[in-house]
Amino acid sequence: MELPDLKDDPYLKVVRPLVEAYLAFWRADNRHIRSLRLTPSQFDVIATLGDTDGMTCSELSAATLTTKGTLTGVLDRLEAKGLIRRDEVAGDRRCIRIRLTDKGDALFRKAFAAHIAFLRPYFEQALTQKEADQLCRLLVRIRDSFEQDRR
Amino acid sequence: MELPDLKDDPYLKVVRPLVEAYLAFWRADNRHIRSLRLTPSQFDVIATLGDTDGMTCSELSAATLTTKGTLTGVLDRLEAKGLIRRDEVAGDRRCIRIRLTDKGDALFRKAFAAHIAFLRPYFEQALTQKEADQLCRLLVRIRDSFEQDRR
DNA sequence: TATTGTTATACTCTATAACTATA
DNA sequence: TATAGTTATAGAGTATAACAATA
Repeated sequence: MELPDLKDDPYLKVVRPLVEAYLAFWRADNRHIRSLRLTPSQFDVIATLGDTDGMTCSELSAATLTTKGTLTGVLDRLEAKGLIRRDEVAGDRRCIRIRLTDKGDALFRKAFAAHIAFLRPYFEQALTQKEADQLCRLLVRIRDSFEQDRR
Repeated sequence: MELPDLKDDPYLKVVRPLVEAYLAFWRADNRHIRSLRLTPSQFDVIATLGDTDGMTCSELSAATLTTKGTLTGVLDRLEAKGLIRRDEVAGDRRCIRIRLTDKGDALFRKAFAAHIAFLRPYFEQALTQKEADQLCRLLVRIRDSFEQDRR
């Protein structure tokens, strides 16, 4: 017996296009991340810290959705590469503040600019500006529908 | 100097909603997968093998986008759980055919049904049927724009 | 020679729980 | 007692390259 196909469902037929569009995007993006000699987790930290004054481990852990224990290892590797540093926090000696080093900031900026130049043509070719607006609106609704449930 | 924000770009403002919508979906889906005592990679194999007559390692490797070496380990764990089996292929003794066992097939069916029941409300709440159609159409264009480039 | 799948190697991520040093 | 971050542990995924068996 064959199972019913998701694509025959008036709502769930969205699932496959959503997954495939994201994965197609992600694979391209991932090649770009790897070319910077970073893993996705490491890139996530760099991107999260970019244009901030730094964060504590707890904040970074919440922002990147990784546990503190996992984060320590990721930060160790980024520190070994000279991309982040751990500073003391005045007033609470339990905390540390994670910041991008100059080298880390340079990488962030270079990566961001390259990112834009790299991604733009794919979206430009796929959509009109009006369609891009439409797509944003619908995706945000999907996101909110799932997020709403996380409390 | 602050970098320009992606959300100010008429096309790239799609990136964040796409990522966030997918991740919100994925986190919910992942909780479901973990509740089946499977990892995402293992679930990917089960879902790929579902409703087929089995595949060789090469085929499965291509379909799941993992290298042969990685796949061997994933298959070892699924075999240890009794969810897949490795059969000989008549005519070419280099190949093996990976199939779901009865237990694996039962899990696939149970997971698929639960999947639908679990996901439906989120999409139903977020979109009208017409919007779902629209969204599919636009997502497929994004996908194709990235895929087209992979050759 | 080329292909199929496995093995060996080395690294990274992952969560959990125990631990330390502070507060 | 509670919090911040690290360490210890154990498992899983990942790619690469070398390998044995077969074609």
